Amino acid sequence: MMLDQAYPGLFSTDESRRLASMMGAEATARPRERVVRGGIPLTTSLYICSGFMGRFCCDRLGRRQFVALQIPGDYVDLSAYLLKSLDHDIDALGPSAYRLTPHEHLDQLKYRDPDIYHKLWRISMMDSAIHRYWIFRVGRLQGKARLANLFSEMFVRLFSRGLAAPEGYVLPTSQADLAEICGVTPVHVNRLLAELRLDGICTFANGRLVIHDLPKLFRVGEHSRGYLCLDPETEERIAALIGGGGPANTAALEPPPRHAGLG
Amino acid sequence: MMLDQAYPGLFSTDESRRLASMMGAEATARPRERVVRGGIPLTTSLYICSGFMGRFCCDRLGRRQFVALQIPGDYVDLSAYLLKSLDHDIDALGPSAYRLTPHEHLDQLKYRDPDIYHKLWRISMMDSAIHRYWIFRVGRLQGKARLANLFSEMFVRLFSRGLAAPEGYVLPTSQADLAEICGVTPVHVNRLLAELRLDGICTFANGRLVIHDLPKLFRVGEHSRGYLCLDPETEERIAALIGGGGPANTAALEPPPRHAGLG
DNA sequence: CGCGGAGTTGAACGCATTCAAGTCTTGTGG
DNA sequence: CCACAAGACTTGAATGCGTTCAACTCCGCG
Repeated sequence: MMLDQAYPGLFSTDESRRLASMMGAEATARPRERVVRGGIPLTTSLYICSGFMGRFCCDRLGRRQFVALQIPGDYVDLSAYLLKSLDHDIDALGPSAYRLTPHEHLDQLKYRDPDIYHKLWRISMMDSAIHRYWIFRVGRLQGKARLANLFSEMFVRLFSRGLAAPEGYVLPTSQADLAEICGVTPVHVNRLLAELRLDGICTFANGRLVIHDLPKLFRVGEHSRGYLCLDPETEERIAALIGGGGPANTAALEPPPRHAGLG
Repeated sequence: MMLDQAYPGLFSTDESRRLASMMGAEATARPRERVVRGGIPLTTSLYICSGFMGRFCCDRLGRRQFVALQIPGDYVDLSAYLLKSLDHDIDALGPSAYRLTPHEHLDQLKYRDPDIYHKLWRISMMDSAIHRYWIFRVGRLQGKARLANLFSEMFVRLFSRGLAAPEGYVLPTSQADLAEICGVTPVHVNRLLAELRLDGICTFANGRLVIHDLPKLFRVGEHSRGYLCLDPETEERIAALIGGGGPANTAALEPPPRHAGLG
């Protein structure tokens, strides 16, 4: 997958080619392979050609918390270009292929092609928006909604790259991975998945989500896709698919008014 | 507060002045005032001169989940420059002062001063790292650790700007705000604060945290400050203060090995 | 004085965890 | 080809952390 395909309406074919020409040869990772280790100086940034990767932190007992799920077409660790190392690790989920861009090439863009540079900043901000929404998900939603919300997000992100159909999509995670993404225990994920199945919403098995009722999935997950920055065409196609499944934008949801405050 | 002060070692005095010259006049916000509304086209980005602000999303019942806490010296919504609107709202917590930078001025930097442009991208990535850590906090830590972890983070961030002492610092939030930050109920925050107090760790009251045992605070909060990108001098001062209170970097914590995986 | 928000405390409930035992599938070696 | 091991998944039962509902105190302010 090239960048113009991954971000329709953002990169031109020419820009996409230029960026691709800066990347090294395609490398592959096996399932569960550590792709980037945190805390180590980095001189390259990683672009996912195919496959899925997960970014995670660990608590003091070594239990993982995923902080991002990256899909084909994602520029995964642009933050490494800016911060020179990562504060977390990156693992491949299923078999993956990726290409590395040396930071010195990105530095050249800074002077020679400020507009592409700007767009790279932009996609890093799109990732940032996804991070924020993940905080909301694990902070405010409870079990079933968390899973449904995650499945909703992944549907939108994958669909916009032609990697999901209204009937379902491939998500190469185990139930234990889903638990580490949603901040619950594997046992509980198992029960929640059973509930979603019995509710006639979706069935997750063998690294594949089968969707039975897309609007209901979005409703139960309380998902608003505003943060995903869809191009207008994709936005329209998705709105048509999920109908009244969820508001396009969280901003529609107002917090209850409060008075006073701490002086 | 100017940018060279807020990010020691990053911006030169000259760069800081240039950025300040691009900002509009200082405006003020009262406690609980909405400063930026999500979903609306924006043409400026906000820099906090003094005071605290919170960024939050709402669930369908209008309950808030904070996704960031911004302190004096933060360039709050650079993401608005890239994405042209926010997916969330921003409220002042206590009384605040801020200045707005028109996006067209940032656009000029893109061509005329790529290095400053790069540094703005960098600080937006530092925010992104904080977002990731917040996912970890609400996803993996339980009540008491969540609060302690938050207090630890705020200590480091404020201390690095001269706004916190080892004895404590001002944090103009109510217990209800802390609840919306940590993803728990206000009642529970109250009980957790009591526990932290009885443990001899810290006392939070009247928008002020009094720290009784800084190393213990970091230990109980399982806080690793690696993600905060401290300049070497600050890093050293903080390391001296908290001693064995917590690892500098999460990368030291390894996930348990797993085999196989989903093909 | 009385109102309202913030904070405090108690008791009952419930979602999610934990521990445990089991099934199913897959890959490996005899 | 079958036996076995290992991991993923499933299910039950007990526990507990955090929620919910409720009542009450404290304090600043009009």
